Amino acid sequence: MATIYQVADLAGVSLATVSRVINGNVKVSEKSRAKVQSAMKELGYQPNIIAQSLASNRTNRVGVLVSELSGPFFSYMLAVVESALREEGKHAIITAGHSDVAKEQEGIEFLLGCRCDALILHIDAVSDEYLLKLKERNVPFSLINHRIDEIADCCFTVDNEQGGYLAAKAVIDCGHTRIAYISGPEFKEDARMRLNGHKRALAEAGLTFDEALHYRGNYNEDGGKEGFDKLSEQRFSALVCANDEMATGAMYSARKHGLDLPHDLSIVGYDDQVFARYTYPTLTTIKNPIAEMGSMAAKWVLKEVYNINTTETIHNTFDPKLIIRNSIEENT
Amino acid sequence: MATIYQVADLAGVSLATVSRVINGNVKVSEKSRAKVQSAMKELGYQPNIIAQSLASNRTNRVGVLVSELSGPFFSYMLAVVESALREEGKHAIITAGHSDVAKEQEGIEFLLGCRCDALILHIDAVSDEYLLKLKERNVPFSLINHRIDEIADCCFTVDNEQGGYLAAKAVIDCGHTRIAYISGPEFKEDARMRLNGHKRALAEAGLTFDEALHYRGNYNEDGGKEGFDKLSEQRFSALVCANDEMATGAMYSARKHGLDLPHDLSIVGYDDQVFARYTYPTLTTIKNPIAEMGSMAAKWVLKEVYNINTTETIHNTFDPKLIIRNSIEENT
DNA sequence: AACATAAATGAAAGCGCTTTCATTGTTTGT
DNA sequence: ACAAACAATGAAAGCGCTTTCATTTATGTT
Repeated sequence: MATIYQVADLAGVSLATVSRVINGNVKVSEKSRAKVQSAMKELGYQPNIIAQSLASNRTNRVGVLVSELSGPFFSYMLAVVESALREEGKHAIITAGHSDVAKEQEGIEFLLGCRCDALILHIDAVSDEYLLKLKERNVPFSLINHRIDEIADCCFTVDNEQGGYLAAKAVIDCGHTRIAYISGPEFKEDARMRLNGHKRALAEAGLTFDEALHYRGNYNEDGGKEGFDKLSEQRFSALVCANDEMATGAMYSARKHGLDLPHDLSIVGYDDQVFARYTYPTLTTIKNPIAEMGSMAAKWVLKEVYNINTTETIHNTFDPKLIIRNSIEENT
Repeated sequence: MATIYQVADLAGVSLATVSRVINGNVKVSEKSRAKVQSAMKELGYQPNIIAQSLASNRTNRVGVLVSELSGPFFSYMLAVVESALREEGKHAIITAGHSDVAKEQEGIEFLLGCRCDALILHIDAVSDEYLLKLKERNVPFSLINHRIDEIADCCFTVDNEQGGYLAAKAVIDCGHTRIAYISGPEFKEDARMRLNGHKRALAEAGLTFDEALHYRGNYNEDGGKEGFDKLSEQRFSALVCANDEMATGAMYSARKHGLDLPHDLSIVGYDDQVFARYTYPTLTTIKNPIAEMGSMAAKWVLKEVYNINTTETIHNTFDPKLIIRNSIEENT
């Protein structure tokens, strides 16, 4: 593997000049540039990015932490982030936080240990104080799905309250009045917000939120199953679930109870996971603009850390969108 | 950030000794070790891995290329690979190949440019010659889902032929004799193998493979829809699809044609994607041991490149497994 | 043509480590 | 008690680059 010395030799210039050509940020005469470039080509020279990193104190690595590497939600975001970074020659180092305080912190320290220039974090468990301290340590990072007021400019969130509102509104608009709700775990911010939005939609329609029609789920399929089983003692014509997994679980139980879907029961999910298009009936749900958020988080890093400007302006809040499929029907 | 010099100073030893303590591969007296360790702790010292990489010519990076970052299949594999690597302090750098020759090669060159010590590749398009040349360039890599005889020891594959066989066998065992097949794109090795296995199962059961009952799909949902539409002119009681997406597409069309699933038509998929548990009826399918393959590919790298031995023995071929759900029924 | 100024270049230090090789200190055998 | 053998250590070179600062070369002005 050729080094910069050999290039300098062959081109008949000093290393400094070669380095300038490589980095292109300082003026070099046309003549020198041409000599260097042809020498580089002749030797098949490729800069050693490790040496570059050491000398420049810049690794061009961006650490990405998500809750889980698997699962459609995060993998899609990863895909977007990675390609945005790669486009600018940055490398994504990824790891998972598993929604656990210790593991998330460990993951962050791991990425820091990798000497990442910046981080892109999708955290569930770590405290705001920890993150604020991280900022104070001068670690640049952007935050997906969580907002901290003190550092709002690097937080990219979706309006979960609005999403919850839209989901409830979808069945309200179909004339449903007895609406059950299966919520997500309360320690998750998004779960709380979705529930708030749900309540707002009910209130707006003059409906009261009935705790008897509320089941606290766990975001998993079995939570949906159990939720429906519990709720089935009550009477309701529509069921809103705080995510798609629970919605499919509820569908499963509903069918077991002999209900004809969607005729006997309208169901709404949340997240628009891939499988929402494959359930029967296909699932009406709320879509998060994951791609946009991931891409924006990456752009923030590119801009703030690497001074790479895009034409696009950075914005921090994203709107969820209702995706209407066949799992809801007019109330008869 | 403390450097090795400061540690050496504080501990009253030379850098060489500190370095030896860090790496632990050379004898250091207990006394020195203790002094160094307490100095490291006092300073909160963390080795600069970039400098380590430069000096040792070892980056502890492993490049991972998969077809797509998104999608359940690959993301699950990524998760397994990443955690196996991280456990040994290696960093996964990931990128996508998008099933395209140029992009796959570009991805590989990108990872090489990152000075990865080794690669883990899940390729679709790149030629065997290219990969063999890569081996000759002394780039250590392991290959998932593709076998090249010359370098079989680093190839980790699942027996797709056997999987195709199992899928067909599942409906044959239910007494079906008129069995349609929607295959994957022929340029994909796994698609060809699955079809071969399908034919073997038919032959074994004394059934002839009827081209009129064969549709060449594209591994996408719409391929399944179109496939069923085309095939519906024929008479058959079971339909085997070369992947789950096409199976759900076919289900959709079948229902449109007024069929009652699974009573009127048994359907089998392939891959056991997450959504297979969510379709209605839930999908009988073939599960690939993705996790095992990913983990084994990572272990191979760990062993061959980093001399980290596991108790586990390396094996290269993995068996698919039939997952029986509700989409197939006895032929009546 | 002579000077002032600006542009281009090179020498050399430094980034934070690993590793070789020579040296010192410590055992062991006789 | 002394040489031989070995274990532990340190000095210093080197990994391949970036970047500062001093120097050289080119350009413009009178």
